[in-house]
Amino acid sequence: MRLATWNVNSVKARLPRLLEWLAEADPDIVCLQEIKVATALFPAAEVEELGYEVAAHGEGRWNGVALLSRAGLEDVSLGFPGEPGYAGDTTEPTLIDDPGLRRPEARAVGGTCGGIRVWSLYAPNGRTPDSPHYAYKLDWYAALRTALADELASEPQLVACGDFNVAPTDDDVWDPAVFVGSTHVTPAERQALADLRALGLRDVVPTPMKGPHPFTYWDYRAGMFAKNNGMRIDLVYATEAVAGQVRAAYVDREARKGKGPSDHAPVVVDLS
DNA sequence: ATGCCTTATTTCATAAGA
Repeated sequence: MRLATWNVNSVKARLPRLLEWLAEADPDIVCLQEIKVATALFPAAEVEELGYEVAAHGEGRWNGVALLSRAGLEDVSLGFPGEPGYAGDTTEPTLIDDPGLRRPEARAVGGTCGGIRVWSLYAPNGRTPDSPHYAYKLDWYAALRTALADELASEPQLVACGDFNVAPTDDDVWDPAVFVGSTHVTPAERQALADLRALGLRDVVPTPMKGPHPFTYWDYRAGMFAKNNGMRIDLVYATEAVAGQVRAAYVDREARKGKGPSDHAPVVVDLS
């Protein structure tokens, strides 16, 4: 069983590379993030042709997640219970007080694939530590923790995959000094990840394939990929029952090369 | 201090990404 997670940065712009990659890597379960299309416009037919069932949860210009499976796809959840929304209006400098009025975003899709509960997640960016978006990010993590805790009570085999938008340790960024005062490395964000792990989830750290750090994201600008100035923010958090079956895990850096790549590379996990 | 590059959109300019 091969499981993968990949922030494709627009499924429309990446479709040729996605289809090529699916055929080559041959994963059974795929979590996609930043599909950047409305649910109805997800290229389901092209993906289904490769043998996958599809659960897409999109909203248009931003965000959006999807779950592809050749191992069954049941009990699909678009979003999770208690998931907070965002004010989303740049003219609104603070979060709208009434959570019921906040705009929901497409950041989570869950499904049961061959007995494994799988989540494809795209955490809010946070922008800057003093931004309302950062508060939203922490709220979203708190709600995710509660929702996963509920599922874990009855789901021993669960894996939460995706773009977590947090580098778990200083080893997960190319130069910690560059990130002082930035999001993705703050103690509160790292604590949010630690709180997820405390539910009984293990960080399945992939093999880098090049260099000592298993980075999964490199900015498009300034030759960051060529310099291997990256971050590890795409994670696979698995229960012991799943993590114990991991035979291999790696970052597919090849998918970050060539013409028209995403700025993220897929993380691939092989389970026995 | 800022852009570097790429995306989609109320597009030839902007917002967002991390």
